[in-house]
Amino acid sequence: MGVSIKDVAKKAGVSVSTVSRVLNNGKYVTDETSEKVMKAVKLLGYRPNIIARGLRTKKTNSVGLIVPDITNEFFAKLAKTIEENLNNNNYSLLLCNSGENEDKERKYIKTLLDKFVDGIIFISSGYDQNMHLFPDDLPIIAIDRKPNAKRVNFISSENKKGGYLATKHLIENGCSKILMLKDRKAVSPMNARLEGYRDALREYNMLFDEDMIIESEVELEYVKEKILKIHKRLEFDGIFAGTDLLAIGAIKTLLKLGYKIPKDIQVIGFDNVLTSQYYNPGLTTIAQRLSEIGERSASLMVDLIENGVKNTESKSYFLPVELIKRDTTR
Amino acid sequence: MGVSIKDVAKKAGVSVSTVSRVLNNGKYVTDETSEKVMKAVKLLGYRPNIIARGLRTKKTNSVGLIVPDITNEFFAKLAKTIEENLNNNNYSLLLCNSGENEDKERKYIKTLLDKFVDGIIFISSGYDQNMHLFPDDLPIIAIDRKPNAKRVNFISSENKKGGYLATKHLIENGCSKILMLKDRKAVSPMNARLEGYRDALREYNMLFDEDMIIESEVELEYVKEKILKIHKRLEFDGIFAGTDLLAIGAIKTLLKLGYKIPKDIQVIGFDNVLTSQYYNPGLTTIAQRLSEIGERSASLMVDLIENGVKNTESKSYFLPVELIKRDTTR
DNA sequence: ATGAAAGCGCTAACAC
DNA sequence: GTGTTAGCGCTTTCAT
Repeated sequence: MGVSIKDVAKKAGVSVSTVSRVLNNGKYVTDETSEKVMKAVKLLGYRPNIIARGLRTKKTNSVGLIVPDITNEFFAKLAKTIEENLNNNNYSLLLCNSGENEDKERKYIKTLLDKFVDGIIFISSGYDQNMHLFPDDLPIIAIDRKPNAKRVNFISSENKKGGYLATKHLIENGCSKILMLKDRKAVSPMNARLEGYRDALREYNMLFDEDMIIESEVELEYVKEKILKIHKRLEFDGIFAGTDLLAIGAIKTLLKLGYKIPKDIQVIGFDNVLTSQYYNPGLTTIAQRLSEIGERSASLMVDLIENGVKNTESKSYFLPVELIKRDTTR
Repeated sequence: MGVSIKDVAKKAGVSVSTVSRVLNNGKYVTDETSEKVMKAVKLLGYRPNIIARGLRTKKTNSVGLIVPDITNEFFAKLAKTIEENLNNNNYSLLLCNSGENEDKERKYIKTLLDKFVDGIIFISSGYDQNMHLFPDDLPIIAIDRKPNAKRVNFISSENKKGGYLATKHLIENGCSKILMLKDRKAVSPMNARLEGYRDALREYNMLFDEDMIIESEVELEYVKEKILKIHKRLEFDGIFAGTDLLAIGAIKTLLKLGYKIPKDIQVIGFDNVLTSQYYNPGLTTIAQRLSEIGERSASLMVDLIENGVKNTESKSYFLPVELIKRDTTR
């Protein structure tokens, strides 16, 4: 291979341990020898072998990120900031796309452990089955979807408040029959949003009607079908969609049916994806502070790795959400 | 740490080298001893230490992926299929987000080399400055943006043909003054699309007019401004946008100006991003076979790693594109 | 077919 | 302050 620490030692006329010292902390070394060493390093173009170092130190300077679907704009943005921030702290990111599949998820966790990552940032596919795979002494951070099973650090948005704000917005704009459109997944953020919806109804003394909660796949066709059915059976003048894509699917269908938006029906989404901005009409929505979630996750991870993990005192953070008013509400 | 090969050897009553043999190829070992070893492995829950193995073998079973922006749906889809396919072949993916930044790109390449990845899949930020950093004996695959500087394996779509198909489609639908809207980047796929545009004009004996080539940032606001200016100065009845987002920005503005689409002006995009499907009206566009590009890249990479690299005979693949007709063309 | 032993490149006691 | 040395856990000659 290339040049090793031995070569540097020889060139500098010192021992390997001295070289190692210089490179790692620089403590207990004269400035003089230190200089000699650095000169040799530069001269030979020496770069430490990270693998060998890892074998000794049990540290790889890499962290694993497990996402359900990197194609989902939400997770992509998260991945991006996490990667950036980790990288600034000299950590690499191993990306794992679980595809919302528990078996794959399990396999990935094992692979990451085999690779001796220094920590794992975990966006669960929604179930807790795999939580027990994480060793107690490995830094773990869960994002977005809270696992129940085990105590882990958890970072997310104020989803409940988001649902509340969205619903309140509709109510204050005159809606009295509000549909809540949710996806099929039994996953914590969506449930929190639903709770927020109920909270708002309660606050305004409107009664909660189970029938107004509509479940659908996120696919355009599914939403379309759902709305087609619903609009015959139910009367409504507002929709709170748990996801922008759900909202847009609904709007697309509603427009075709001849409804005016926001005149006849007002719609609000969740997530503020790019499409919600580009869409026609622009979608009113609840935005999460994704880059903050990402930053916070990365810095917490670095902290856990470098300043010790105390799984006994795991933390939860809930970052603020914000209503973005566009053209689908009055 | 955990259980090592020594423990297994002891448990099975054989030497470590025998255990190693059993685990790696199984050659030169009796079925009997092999069985003993496997039993011990299972009993102890032994998992080989990949780091230690890597130190010896110089193989890490990981490949680096450098993308300009994982937030871009195009790259995200690519990353997803690449990751999936690599994973099926027992390789992990190190994700690097270069942010279209050459310095970061360089830093990432160095980091990946330091980490001894077995190969690098590279979506360049458009410049060739960093190509020389790749060692000659490391498997390299460039995707989407072709580097000139050096001979590397290259996988992409038939961008030129895409531009041709798009323009031809407009022409055959009656357009006679076609704007080409492109981004600011001096990057190969966009230029190929432009070439295709010229080819189509030539074929139909329409003259190419430099003024009809409009450059803009991809941001909604920029596009809007551009279109606002253009529409006073120029007459046009068709737009070929080099990117869906560019197309949608244009449409949004045109609609506000009172034009009917596709009646007054027809528009076609490129990439078939999700938004183009959700958008209102649905955007006619040219689709690339992203998953095929991803698959091909991954399998080529595995092939290069496992069956030897011959950088002397690097390959180029250009995958087919397809016109998807929606509502912005007649 | 199996074992002993060297060594991948590094860090960290431990001596001095 | 600096050098010597023993490993980290594995693969791979080289004997036998």
